[in-house]
Amino acid sequence: MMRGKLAVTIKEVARLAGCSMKTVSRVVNDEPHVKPELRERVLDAITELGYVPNISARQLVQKKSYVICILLHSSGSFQSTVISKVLDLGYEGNYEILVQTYYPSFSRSRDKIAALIQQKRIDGLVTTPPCDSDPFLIDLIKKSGIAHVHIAPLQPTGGTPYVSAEDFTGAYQMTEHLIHHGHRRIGLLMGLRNHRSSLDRLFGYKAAIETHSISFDVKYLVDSENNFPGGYNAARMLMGLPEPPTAIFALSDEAAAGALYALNELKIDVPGQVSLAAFGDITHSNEIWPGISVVKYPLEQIVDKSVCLLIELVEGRQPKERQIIFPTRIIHRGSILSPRNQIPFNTEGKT
Amino acid sequence: MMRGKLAVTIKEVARLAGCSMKTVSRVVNDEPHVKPELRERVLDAITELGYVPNISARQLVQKKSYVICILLHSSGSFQSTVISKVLDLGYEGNYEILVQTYYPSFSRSRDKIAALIQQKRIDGLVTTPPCDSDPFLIDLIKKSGIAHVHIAPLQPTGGTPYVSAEDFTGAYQMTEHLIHHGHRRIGLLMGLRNHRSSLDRLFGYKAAIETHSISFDVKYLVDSENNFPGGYNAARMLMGLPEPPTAIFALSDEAAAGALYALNELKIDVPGQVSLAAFGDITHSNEIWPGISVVKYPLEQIVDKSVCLLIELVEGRQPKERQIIFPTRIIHRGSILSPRNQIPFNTEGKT
DNA sequence: ATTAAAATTGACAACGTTGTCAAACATATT
DNA sequence: AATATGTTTGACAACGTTGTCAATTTTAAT
Repeated sequence: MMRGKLAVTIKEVARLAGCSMKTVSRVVNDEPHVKPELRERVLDAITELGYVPNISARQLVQKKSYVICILLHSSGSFQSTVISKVLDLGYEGNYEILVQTYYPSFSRSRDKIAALIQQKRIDGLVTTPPCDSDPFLIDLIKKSGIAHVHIAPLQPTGGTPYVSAEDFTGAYQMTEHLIHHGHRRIGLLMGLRNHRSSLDRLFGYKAAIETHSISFDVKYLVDSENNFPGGYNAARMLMGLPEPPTAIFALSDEAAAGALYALNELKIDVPGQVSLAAFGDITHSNEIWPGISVVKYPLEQIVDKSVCLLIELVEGRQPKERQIIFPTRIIHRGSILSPRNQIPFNTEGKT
Repeated sequence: MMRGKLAVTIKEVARLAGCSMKTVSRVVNDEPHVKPELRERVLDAITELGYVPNISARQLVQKKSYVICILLHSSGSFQSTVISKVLDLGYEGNYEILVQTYYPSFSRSRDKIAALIQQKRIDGLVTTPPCDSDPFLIDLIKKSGIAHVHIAPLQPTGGTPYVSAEDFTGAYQMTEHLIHHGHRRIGLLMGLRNHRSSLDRLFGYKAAIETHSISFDVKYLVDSENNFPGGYNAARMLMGLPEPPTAIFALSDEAAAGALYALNELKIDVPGQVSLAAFGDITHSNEIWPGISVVKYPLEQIVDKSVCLLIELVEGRQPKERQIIFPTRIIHRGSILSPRNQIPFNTEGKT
């Protein structure tokens, strides 16, 4: 097309600076072995001509794409957080970050990733749950020998580097916190069971319950989805029990938002009548419901670290740590009260 | 590194099939002028060797990256929708889609985009508001001659293709709809004024008001941000007026969600005491608040169309239409009632 | 002053593909 | 049968960069 202006190449810079192409290449790539004086002259020629290196040519000879990929499943608050963090990271370094959805066991999805890898369009990839639950994908990645980092993997990774957080401990501590306030009936809004994190959080809850000699009652465990309607329905269900819980612990903050909405609708005050706690990733949540005490899930740090780790691997360096687990911490915002102070409520007339 | 397996090249395929590299190239690219018999033989050789073309080499000779870029500003429901649509589109065609944030007037942001363009890492880009409000960027794109499509541009684009929606008409119709129900005091939760869409929606509202001889009252126009807290605050403000509106029209559904939350908190029933309408993009909203009547903003179609349009431009075809404006339509969900049926409320004791 | 070592520079090939153009072959037309 | 037309094929040169390795210059060591 009429792209008129033909690109300036390294050859023309070399001619203007009166040196070889290789020397220009050395200057561009900050390699040693160029005398300061000549380097200066080359730099001048570069600015004068407005030279910009052609990445395709570099890719061809170096067999590198300078693109890394992050695989996500569908959309949601988890994914949004990952994406916005990843987009911020896009400013750093020389790598472009390609965001790609991956639906386990969906053939077009598989073909797409296979093509990305085999065509050498990406140098490495980060997988997020539940993408890593697809053995086909894992196998494909392993066979290709491409750099790979897991985020919160479902299964043991067999030596592949991963980044995760202390889900068990976080859930344990929050549950214990509720127990210390005197709660005995604690409803748990459980996420999908094909996430390692969900399972670990459940185990943490159970462990805390049992440590404090409270018998585990399945009635208070609701398998909801990690989203608003999931939490909404689950909370209504829990509050409709003959002996409703005095506290609800939602394993995602979207579910917590749904639960809060349901409680509002039922005219049940938080924390006056029921305490509410959440396990959360989103940062803006405090704008929405200022009061929810939460186990902070360090998702942004996880994404950041996993991308850094991946780039280290891509560049052939030996990362110091290959398995990184970030701590979680509880943020107190006052949605938890002792049940003895809570005002009782009745739910007749509502389902 | 130990990437062992050296890639299969077109040369080896040619040798196995007993033909020239060029013929293999023709087969791979579905070009004509290859006899069926030979084509078959080449195809067999390709599968036998597991040949996959090297994109870098193709990029180099064709001076094309097969990557297109979409620029977004920050995050939010608009951006989430765009991203998830774009990720779905990633399955189609031969192009990879690079999502990039762009903060107008932020120098690192500018450098990044300039590098992407000059290094020929992208073949074209789609801009979303308010990215296109940065004259530097527009100038950069124009000078580079790279393919470009606007989404909902703030300014006239001077011939550059764009895709948008009938914001004016949508707002006009919804406002008229409210007026036909008998509303005279209609609160408007206005978005940021550096979006073309926000302005057009405001104009549509005003036009409808004036057409029906209602005098425009600035009291009922609240400059809120297009998000949950913005809508929350704005709604509380409106309902605190001496003569509160009988209907609220939120120009984004996040603001509408915030407004609804505020109304719930104030124990004001929707639509019993106040009608609520929204201008919206998100599709899942009906799960959250089944009842909000909404002007559907066809964002997914817009994104889809703009990417298709961009690819047409990149490939040098002449698109039939270069300015595309999608219609909006009203979805009735029952959050609107005539004010004469509305139960009055009082707000003392609350701010 | 001489030699050894190190730093600097450049010529040239390679990377894997596609574009160009001419050669070889097949078919249709006179 | 001879010519014109069209279809199929391949040789070879790009594309713009970096890696290799040898040539040259400079510096250090004797």
